[in-house]
Amino acid sequence: MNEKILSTLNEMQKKATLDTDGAVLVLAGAGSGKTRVLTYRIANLITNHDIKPSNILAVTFTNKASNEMKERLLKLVGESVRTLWVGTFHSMCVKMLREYGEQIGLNKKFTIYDDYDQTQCIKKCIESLCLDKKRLTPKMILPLISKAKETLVSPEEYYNVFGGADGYTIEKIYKKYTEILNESQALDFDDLIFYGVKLLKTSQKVREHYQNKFKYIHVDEYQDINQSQYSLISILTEKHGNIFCVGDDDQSIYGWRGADVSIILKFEKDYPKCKIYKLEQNYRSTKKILKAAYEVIKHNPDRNDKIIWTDNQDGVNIELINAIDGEHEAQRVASSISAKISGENRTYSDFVILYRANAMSRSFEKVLVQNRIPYRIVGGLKFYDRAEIKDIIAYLKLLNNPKDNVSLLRIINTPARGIGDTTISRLELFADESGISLLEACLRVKEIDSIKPRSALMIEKFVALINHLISEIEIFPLDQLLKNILDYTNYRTELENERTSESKNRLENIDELYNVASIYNLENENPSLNDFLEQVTLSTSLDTYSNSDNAITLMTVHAAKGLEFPCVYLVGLEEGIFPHQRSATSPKEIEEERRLMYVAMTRAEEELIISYCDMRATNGQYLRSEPSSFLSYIPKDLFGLHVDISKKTERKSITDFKQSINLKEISPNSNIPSFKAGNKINHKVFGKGIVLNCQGISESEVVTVVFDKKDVGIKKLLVSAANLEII
DNA sequence: ACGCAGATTGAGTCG
DNA sequence: CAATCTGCGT
Repeated sequence: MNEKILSTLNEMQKKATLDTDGAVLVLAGAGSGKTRVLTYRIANLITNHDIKPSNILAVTFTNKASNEMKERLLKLVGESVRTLWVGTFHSMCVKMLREYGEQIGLNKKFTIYDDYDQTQCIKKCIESLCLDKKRLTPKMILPLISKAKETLVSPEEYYNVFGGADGYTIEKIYKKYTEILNESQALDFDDLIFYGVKLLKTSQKVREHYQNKFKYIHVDEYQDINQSQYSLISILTEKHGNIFCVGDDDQSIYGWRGADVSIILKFEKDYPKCKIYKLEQNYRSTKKILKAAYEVIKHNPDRNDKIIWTDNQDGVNIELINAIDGEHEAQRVASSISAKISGENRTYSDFVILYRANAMSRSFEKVLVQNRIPYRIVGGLKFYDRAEIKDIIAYLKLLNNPKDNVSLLRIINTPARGIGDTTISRLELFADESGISLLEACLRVKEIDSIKPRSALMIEKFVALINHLISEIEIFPLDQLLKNILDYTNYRTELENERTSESKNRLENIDELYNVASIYNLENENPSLNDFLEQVTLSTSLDTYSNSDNAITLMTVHAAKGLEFPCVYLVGLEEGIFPHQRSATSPKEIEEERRLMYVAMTRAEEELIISYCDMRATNGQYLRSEPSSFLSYIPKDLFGLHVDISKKTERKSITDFKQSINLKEISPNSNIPSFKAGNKINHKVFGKGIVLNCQGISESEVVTVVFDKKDVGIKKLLVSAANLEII
């Protein structure tokens, strides 16, 4: 940390970096170099102020961000940073709980339950409480329990705090759910923070230990913090009061996960002597991109206006692509990318395709494969969510924690070994009555009279298998253990016998998991099964993402936060998609969508291309779609157009806007005689509609039409018979 | 116990 | 459209 580094910073960045004591808040606009400030500040503490790395804590929201910070710090201050705590809230809490969790009655080797495990548990709760499973689904209950945990509300307090028509029922489920997790020695993601706070609140010894240890605390993305995370940080800061937070309220996009923007906004109240620095110079984007993004965000009514500016060039215009449907959109995006690669001397890794929801990746993936354009998808159908991977992981989880009932249920009959539903429910009943885990119940299967000898034998064989594998944990390295699981259970053989492309793919995934395990074994000094599982559940595919491969990146806007790309394709800009339908209920959520839009646009360094369709297939039906209302906030001259689009443009004038752009409609097949895709038509029975596709000529000409009336939907019509009129 | 087929229902974003 | 569920037949 020397003059040379400091000289690369602007005045504000320098001030923030060198401010070492007390509470500091850095309000940093998109692309203003906040991560640099954060890392330099830590480096400065260590090299110039003699602070031990072990006295520093840095919390981020993603593993990716923390890895990046670790790497940067390693370069700046060297090996000593290994003792510095850099991590996500979740990983940090796991660390504390593994160390001192016994103080609040947790087992050291607790299992972490992911979404799937949670869903299984809730189903169980609903069943055992004999509730209406049509009305109460895991999908609706889990967010409620999440919310309770995020706000540190215990099961006993649920009804008192939240009330609600179903409040009492939810409380019962929440209680039962907690019971099941306790029995399985498992914590869900929210529990990690919940119990982390509980630990610090309950044990004075532990609290003081960490308060003394963490003399300097840093929080990245402070705007995304929720109540429980806030409590955690507040407790840790109490003693020294040295807290350094970085954030941007315009980029708060995790409200749905309990993030509370008001926390960043009340920082001054929490720490009256705090200092606030604003970073307003953007180093990332062109003037045009920044201007467009600003015009969108500035219409958020609850926002501290701040000026963001840049010395960068004006740059090129923002491009707009209008497509007929999702497939066409993907084609046009792909050809646009190809054109830029050959014409503008770009490489694949310069591009990212951003979408609102993971499901949208499919159409792009398909077209990119067809055009042999290399790509990588970040997130989406996660590796660890695939059935075969989950199966193998479930075996590992059960071996690690024999009380893990969810994992046991998953694999007790996978592959099929003759243990059916009836046998399983008898086992569960016995386990419940005796207050033991399912595996213990299996062990004592002879005592369960209702289970027939034939089934009992199968269970005994299963128990023997699991026990044998457990005995191997200490003997074999992880990768060998994995191999043994696949061998002893015939899991691999069963797949090999299937000989379908599906099973081939699954085998490949299993090999991939095997590689992950081998690499883990090599890279860790004391590898353990417990630690491996922890890494697997806490990591996402986002973490392994690197833009070193020469490939296009596809991801959600959420996943793109903190990243930047020369060319950004922002796709699916339609009402109901972006902003998302489910956010339409409240203005608050719409504003979060707006911030999301802002985040998306500010990922772009040089070029921003926005696309939308006239029609989109959802839930198996093809429906008309309107351009996103967000588009109307972007000044038309940034598109290089000469039509005035005021921000208050209504639905109708957006259509005018579209026409004014005069986009060249590319029809998928050009040998169309009387109709072409995109034609608006009228049918005397079905009414108005749009032509999707045309095949054949004259007598055999067939058009596929989507009609405006929902109950009519899509029809294939013989032109010569249908008597269609172009309108 | 298991496999199949028809029916049903449901895709928002993350750790 | 797809994954998952239900119910039936073997």
